[in-house]
Amino acid sequence: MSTNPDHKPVTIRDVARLAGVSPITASRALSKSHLVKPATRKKVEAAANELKFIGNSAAGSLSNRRSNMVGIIVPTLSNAIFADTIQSITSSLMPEGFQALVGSNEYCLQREEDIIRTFISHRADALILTGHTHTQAAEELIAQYMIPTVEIWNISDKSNHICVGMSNYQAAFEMTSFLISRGYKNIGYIGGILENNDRSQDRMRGYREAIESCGWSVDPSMMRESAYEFASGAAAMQSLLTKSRNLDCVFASSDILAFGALMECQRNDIRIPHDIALAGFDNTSIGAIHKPALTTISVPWQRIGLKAAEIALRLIRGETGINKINDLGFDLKVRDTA
Amino acid sequence: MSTNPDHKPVTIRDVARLAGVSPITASRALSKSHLVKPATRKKVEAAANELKFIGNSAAGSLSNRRSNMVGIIVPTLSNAIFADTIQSITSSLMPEGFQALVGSNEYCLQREEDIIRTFISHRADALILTGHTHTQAAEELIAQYMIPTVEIWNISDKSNHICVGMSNYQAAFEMTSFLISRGYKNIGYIGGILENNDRSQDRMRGYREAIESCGWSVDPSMMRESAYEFASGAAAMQSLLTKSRNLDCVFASSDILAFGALMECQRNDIRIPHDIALAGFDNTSIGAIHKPALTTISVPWQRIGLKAAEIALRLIRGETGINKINDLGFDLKVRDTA
DNA sequence: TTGAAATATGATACCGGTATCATTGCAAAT
DNA sequence: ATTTGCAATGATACCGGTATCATATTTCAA
Repeated sequence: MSTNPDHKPVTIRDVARLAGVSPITASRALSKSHLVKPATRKKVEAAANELKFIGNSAAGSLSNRRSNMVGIIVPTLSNAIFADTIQSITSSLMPEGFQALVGSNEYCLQREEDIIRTFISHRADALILTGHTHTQAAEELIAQYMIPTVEIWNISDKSNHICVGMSNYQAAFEMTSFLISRGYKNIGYIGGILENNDRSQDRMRGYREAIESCGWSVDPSMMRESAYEFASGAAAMQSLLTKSRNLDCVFASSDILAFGALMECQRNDIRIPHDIALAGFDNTSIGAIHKPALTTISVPWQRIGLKAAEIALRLIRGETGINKINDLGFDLKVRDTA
Repeated sequence: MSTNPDHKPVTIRDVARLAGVSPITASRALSKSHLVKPATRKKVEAAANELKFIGNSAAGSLSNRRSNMVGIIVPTLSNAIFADTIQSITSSLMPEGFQALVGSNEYCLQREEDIIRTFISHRADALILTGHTHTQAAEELIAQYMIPTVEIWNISDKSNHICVGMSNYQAAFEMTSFLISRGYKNIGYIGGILENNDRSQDRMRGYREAIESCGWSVDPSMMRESAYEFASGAAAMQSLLTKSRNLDCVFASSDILAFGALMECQRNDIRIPHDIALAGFDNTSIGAIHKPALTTISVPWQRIGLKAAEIALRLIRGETGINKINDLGFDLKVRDTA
């Protein structure tokens, strides 16, 4: 802990000197080892080991114009699904020698732009962003600095970038259709905040269009917009219960909201699914283990992360012929609550 | 998306040329603006703006030997409390111009060491690690490269580093004592994996010593070690239920495990707290909203993140006189389940 | 008006790697 | 023996900022 002001960190030149070779040879021995004689490589490795040399990647990236970093932006980390995706992205990146830069924009596009600016200042080799909605300035920066960019979570042919995910619209449509097919007539909807959130918007659109495709009309009083928290889901449910007498089913656009709604029902001695059926979205582990188990949409978060990381690396390597839209699908998990 | 091979990113020299000043003046105008005339600063800012200049922080950190990055390692992101802490650390860091490097070691010390090595290669200005347990090599690297390091989550006077957290031992002790004071006689324990995990170890120690301080003896058959998942908590509960006839209370060392245990009880029509009382640890939002609400230990995760970030920044700035142990305390939340 | 101090700007070098091109050494080919 | 060609290594320069020290300009006191 004592700050030694004239401490000099070990450099490649120190390693080279100890190994009795030139700095470039040392550099090559440690990175592009096929260019040096095995004996030389061993000498250099021994020297590096001896000195506990750890290369300065700032110097490296300045020289070879590759930072070996990938920037990832999610709306929030306080949400298992985003955290899981980051986990799967980072663990795909690490064995390839890439470091993840993680940022969360708290559902704010301006903050996303700021984070992108930071990532560019670190010369991230690629970006992985959530969704299609970004500020104009952010898009311009990405274009100007030519950062390969992958969008995760939702798919759309309107996006400028390669995207990896599933159709939130289609999933919500199918879930709603399924609920209708089960005979529910008055299906409420608790959705996430719509502003700047294409996922929420698409899920709501799926709900609406499924209703309409039956020839029914969508009743706005059956719909609630809610922050992404248990408590907000509970509040939305309470509101639905008081305003809609004949409610027989609720589709919540995420398991968190569904769970909040479920708690609210328990509090009011409303039996699920007997009195009111319930469906969620995301397939979180709570929903799966809870009794009654939550009917929901299972989304391959982990595979999305893997695929996004894979594509980011391929873009960095300059590969071409990568599909613009990568639909990884979803699963309708019919369980107890509907 | 079209790769323009001879694209040159904007450099400070471009900005300087456009502003009609030297590169160093431009550099100063953008970072240490008090050293240039306001008029010059405006000219440079206009030029930088015009060109959408974003400085290359690799070059910057190579020169001034500061990366403006802080490395953070948590066991996993698939856990709300760690994700929340990272969130609070990163949002404290960002306004100060620092970028967080996030890594998760999946409860593996060797992987932690690898991540530390990566962080050092990026010349992180400080590290924030979880807990006190690290490999010998990791400690040596931290010492050799003199990286200011903060440990979060647990406090101990045995650690080499500054730590910010609360006493997991004391919290578990108090919870167990509380359960005893409520008249429970056969208190089971479901703890996390102990290996290389000082938090789990300390919590278990708290449980044991509270039992012993009543003159009772600890019954190993009442204790389970469990992975950090709902399902494992449920399995541990099932095992306790079959092996211990007279079980009247269970203390789970995390809310996730408690929740799994609770689900298992519901499955077996065991009423909580009537038949068996239950307590958790962590105060997650599920436990708070669930009915019955979970009795648990509330830990100030967010304040821990804030404080850790604050201390990391002070260490980077070379401040001294920072407390080695920063105990942020905990709260025993008595709710429905015990 | 002069000169000293303070302020503002500039020239140069350097951070620590590696790209690039040059050189050396050596085996195989002529 | 000489040339050719490739493998291995090295010298130099450069990536894009900024530290450092030097120089120019302004300010203000005497």
